[in-house]
Amino acid sequence: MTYNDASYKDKKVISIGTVSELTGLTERQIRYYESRQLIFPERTKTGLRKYSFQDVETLIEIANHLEEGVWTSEIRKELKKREQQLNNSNIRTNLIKGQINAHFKI
Amino acid sequence: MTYNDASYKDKKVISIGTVSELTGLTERQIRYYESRQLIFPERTKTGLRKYSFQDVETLIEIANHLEEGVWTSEIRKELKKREQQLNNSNIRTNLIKGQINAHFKI
DNA sequence: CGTGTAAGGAATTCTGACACG
DNA sequence: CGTGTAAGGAATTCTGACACG
Repeated sequence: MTYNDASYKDKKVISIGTVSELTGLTERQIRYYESRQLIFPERTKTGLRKYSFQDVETLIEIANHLEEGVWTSEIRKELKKREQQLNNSNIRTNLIKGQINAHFKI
Repeated sequence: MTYNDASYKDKKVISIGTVSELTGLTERQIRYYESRQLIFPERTKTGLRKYSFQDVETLIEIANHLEEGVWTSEIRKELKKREQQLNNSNIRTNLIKGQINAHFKI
């Protein structure tokens, strides 16, 4: 195993047209959510935006929240909170993985 | 968990320029290996090629083989063999996963 | 066999703005 | 606030071919 699968999820390689298809959102909407600091695509040297699968999932959640009438400012707060929880959870997950690997050595 | 991570690996969403960066191969080379039946990108309605992370990994292996002087026809045979083995291995892996899940129910 | 390149065209993406509300 | 659109330009990608060997 060269990579762990998580590296695929976070690698920014998808262009906006494909993200639009994957999420059902328009490019206009996707760019707007970036201006509202909800997602953070990378840029190629020439300025083209690149997104990750994680961004795609976040965008789908954003769309769901907006349909419920939640403001982007509120969504931003929740996404930040979630990211914090994720960090904590990963610490524990890695601990568990380490124990499992130590015992099984698959 | 909405998706399992494998779905990211096989989803064809990366355009050829990005694949070129990821692999260090020229677009010419990447298209040529397709003509030799070593990789199978999808196409958008308008004809643009889309690759998966799995394709990227395969391309890197192709490049390594070619450096060793192996012909594309030989590489094709090996890739087919490998795919067959992968199928068998997945059957067993899923069996094991099922057993683990049945006992731990994380 | 595997790869480079110039050629012309088609499809994608970018930004800033006007619009509605 | 969130989204649509027309506008003009820049960057990407495509195919078929000539070239070397």
